Parts: sequence; structure tokens; C-alpha cells
Amino acid sequence: MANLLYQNIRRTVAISEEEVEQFRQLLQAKTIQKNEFFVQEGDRANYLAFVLSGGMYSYSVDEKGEKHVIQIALEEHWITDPYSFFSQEKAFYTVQALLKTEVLLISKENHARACDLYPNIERFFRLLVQNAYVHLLQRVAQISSDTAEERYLKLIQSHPNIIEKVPQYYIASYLGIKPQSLSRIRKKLSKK
Amino acid sequence: MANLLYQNIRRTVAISEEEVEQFRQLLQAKTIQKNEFFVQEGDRANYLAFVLSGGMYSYSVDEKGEKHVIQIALEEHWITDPYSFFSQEKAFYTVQALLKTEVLLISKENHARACDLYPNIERFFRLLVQNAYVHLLQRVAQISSDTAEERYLKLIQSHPNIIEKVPQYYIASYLGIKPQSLSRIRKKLSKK
DNA sequence: CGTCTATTTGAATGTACTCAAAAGCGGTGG
DNA sequence: CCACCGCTTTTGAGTACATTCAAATAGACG
Repeated sequence: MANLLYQNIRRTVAISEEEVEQFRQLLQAKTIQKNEFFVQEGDRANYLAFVLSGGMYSYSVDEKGEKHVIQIALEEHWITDPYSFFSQEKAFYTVQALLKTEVLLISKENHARACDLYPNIERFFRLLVQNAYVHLLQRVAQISSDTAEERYLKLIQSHPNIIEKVPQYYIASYLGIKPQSLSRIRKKLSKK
Repeated sequence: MANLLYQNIRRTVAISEEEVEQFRQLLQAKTIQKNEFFVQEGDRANYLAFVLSGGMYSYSVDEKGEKHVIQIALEEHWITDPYSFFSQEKAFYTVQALLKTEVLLISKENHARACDLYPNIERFFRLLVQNAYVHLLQRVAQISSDTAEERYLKLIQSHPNIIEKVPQYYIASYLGIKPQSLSRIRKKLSKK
């Protein structure tokens, strides 16, 4: 595997491979098994994860016990419960592995240290949140302007490998619909 | 009027009134007339606005020419097209005054300068984006778990004065429904 | 091969939407 | 002061899309 971390950071800030290597010292590699919890609702999110391979997803659970998928993070994406990680309060969401997943973890403390030591890394994380916010605004806009079918098409267009890795009922939940509805949408699309 | 700016910043970071006063020098007061544009889609958002009184809203326009309200900012809230303000690329959204609105404006350049000069202000803006991101995640979670009726109830609970200031069809759009549907929801609720 | 889980299908229901029109409200000018 | 205009909200009737409940198939894995 290439240096995914370097590539990912490089996408946002101009930084040398050496500086990323220094930063890398503050991260720890870990393998998370399929369905293993990374963060559980009510816990504190002490780590931020960078997905090297596999994938994770976050969700909330409503009063009726139903999962609502909020985020899906495949390779080269960062995930945690942002509220809890930033504030160190209890997490709203659960983050769990979709399949066997290799991650690089950074603790809250090392994140703070990295931001102190490496201005480029500080800048990177600041822009990471900024970009996540901008993307999420687009998602909100999309929810109100697009039909479920359009949202599905755009999703598989921007993340073609999501189909292989993520069960359909999680994709449905992410899109804000029920698995049966997604099944019908797919059936309708396949007829074309 | 009290010092809304100081109060607002103070809510997030520990900072002296003097330091805010210094920062205040980099802002300019402006009155925006009802329906006046603050940012137009396709333009660059050169300013970030802090609403002192009145209110503004942002929206996208779809292929059919329909508005989709993304954000509503009443007093003591910050608004702009974040993507455009951060990146200086063309704005996705339009930001417009709901009624006569008094704002404090900060230009992109002064924002950068303020972040350089005043670490507390840098921290404030960083946390502003962070908090906005966390709130938006909650909104996304809410969209998929709550009915339109529940979302409406929660909205007027958290922002009781929104009813007086914002036309019902904008509130409907913000909630992701049509004005007719909101009217029917309100009718149903008033019967209880 | 059997079991467990995921996906698909069917039928009935519900919620929000469209189209269309009426009623309400606020401001302006005769 | 009232009549009129434009804009917002409400109401009605029919429709579309997603949901629910239920059951049948398909796939994955030991």
C-alpha cells in the first residue's frame, strides 16, 4: 500500500513527506474486526480514526430502537463522533466497523499535541472540519431538493465501491429511506 | 442594545471585553434592507455577517427554479456562504435578508488578520465552524429520524421567535416540506 | 445442507405532493 | 374609509411515493 496518510493530508495542505512522518509517530495502527464498536453512544470518543482499508459507519438509535446511519467512512476517510471527540462529552452516535478495517488512530491528547507542534497539521485538521461542514451543507441541500432515486444515483456515482462494502439496508438508512424502498428503486433503475 | 458581539464570542471562548473591542475594529456595521441580497449564487462571498437584529436566510435554487432554504440566521448568529467565504470560489447559495437587518461584517482579509493577531479570535472562529458542523450533523440525524411534525415542533421550541420573523413558506422549505403541508400540520396541531 | 441474514416482492396504508382555488392580511391610493 | 392589489396561508380533491406488515426468495457461511 502506498502512503495513504500522506496522500490524504497532501490533498488539503502543502506539506513534506517528512513532516507527515513525524506526525505519523503520534498515531497508532489498529485492526478493527467486522461489527466491532469504535465508539459507543454514551461513551467518550477518545480517538479519531483514519481508515486505511475496510470501512466504518456511524449511526444514531431512535426511541423505537431504529438505526439511522449518519456517516459512512471507507478508505482514506476520517471518522469519529465529532461532538464527543472535540468536547470530550458523551457521544451521540455509535461508530462501528462494516467489515475488517485497518485504521490509524490519534488520541485527543496527541491530536492537540500535533496541532501545537506542526502548524501544517493544525491547518490540515482545521480544514478537515471546514470541508466536512461544507459537504454536510451540500448533503442537507440535496436531501430537500433531490428524490431518493436521485440521491441514490449520486451516491453510487461518487462512491462506486460503496455497493460492495456496505449492506444495502445501511445505504438505505444513509439515504433516509427503508431497505424495501431502496430495493424497489434499484429494481426500477435496472429496467432502464 | 447590549454588546451582542462580546456576549456571542464569550459564549464560546474566554476573552476580555477589551480584546473583543480590538477585534471589533476590524468589523463594519451595515444595515441590509428587506429582501436585499447579501451573497448571490455564483458571486464570491467576501464577507461573513454577524446578525445584530433582523434576520437572514440562505438557500439554493434547483433546476425547476425552486428555493430550498438551508439556513436561517436571526440575531446573534453568523451567516455567509461558508464554501465561498473559505475558498473564495463561487458561492453555491444565496443569502438574503428576511427583513431589515443590522449586521457586523468582516471581510475575508480582516478575518485572516484577526486570526493572526488574536489567538482567542482564531480559536473562536475555529470553534464556530466546529460547532456548526456538530449541529448540522444533528440536523441530518433529525431529518431521517423525525417526522415533519416533530421537526416543526422542535424548531419552534428552540427558536420561538422564528414564527414572527420568517414567512411560513420559508420555514416549510427549511423543514423540507411544502407550505401547504406545513399549513396542514399546524392545523392539526392547533386542534390539540 | 441447513441456518441466519439480507434482499425482494406483494398488498394495503399513510404522508406529503400537485393542481387549483378560496380566504386572509397588509399596504396603497382613490 | 373603503376598494383594490399583491402576497401569504388555508382548504379541497386527487395522486405519487415511501411505509408498514407480511411473506417469499436469495446469499453467505459454517
